[in-house]
Amino acid sequence: MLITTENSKDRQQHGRSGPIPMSYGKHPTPFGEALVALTHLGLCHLDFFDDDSTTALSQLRKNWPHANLREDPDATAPLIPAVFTPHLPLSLLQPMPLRLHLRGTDFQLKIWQRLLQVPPGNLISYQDLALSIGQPTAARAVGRAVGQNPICYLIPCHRVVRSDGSIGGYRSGIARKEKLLASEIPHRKSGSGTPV
DNA sequence: CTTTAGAAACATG
DNA sequence: CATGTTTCTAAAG
Repeated sequence: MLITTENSKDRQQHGRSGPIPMSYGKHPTPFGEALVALTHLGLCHLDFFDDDSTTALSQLRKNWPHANLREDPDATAPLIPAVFTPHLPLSLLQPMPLRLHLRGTDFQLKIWQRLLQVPPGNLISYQDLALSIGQPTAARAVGRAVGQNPICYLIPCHRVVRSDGSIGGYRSGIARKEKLLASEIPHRKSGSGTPV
């Protein structure tokens, strides 16, 4: 998967090259409605919402202050199957490979990309995530960065839990986090016996 | 309008 | 209560 990243330095370099064209749309997913946004460089935003999309929309504007937003569900619709059914034959889903366009600080980008390596059914703690990027004392900072994940589900922030085994937080509702995790249970390798 | 400094906020341990 | 990073606010330049 090709990922284009944009950190604060790039932002400076790029300077004011004018507003970035961006299409967005609201679409149903297996886990509720989602707001999805796309630039010419790829999928840049995916966020669940419940009844009202206004909060989700303002979050999108906040993440991309100088984007020129235009509602265009036809442009974003194909992304839904691409994201939520990644195991189906590619030919049915993707004329082009799924690309991501991520914007964040270096730290955030590091966390998000590390998160992409956590497979379905797998869990990792905020602490271990911190360890895995070589910053053993940054667990809380990690929590913060994880919470700002711009592409829900695809970047599986729902697979991050507390060290003590409790579920931890989730931006769009603990209930949704539980639902997401439950849907992945079949993927887990469970030994034949006595879990508990 | 841009920069700076300091405080406050956090999906933790 | 310490932790690291980001965001918010106020004040200058």
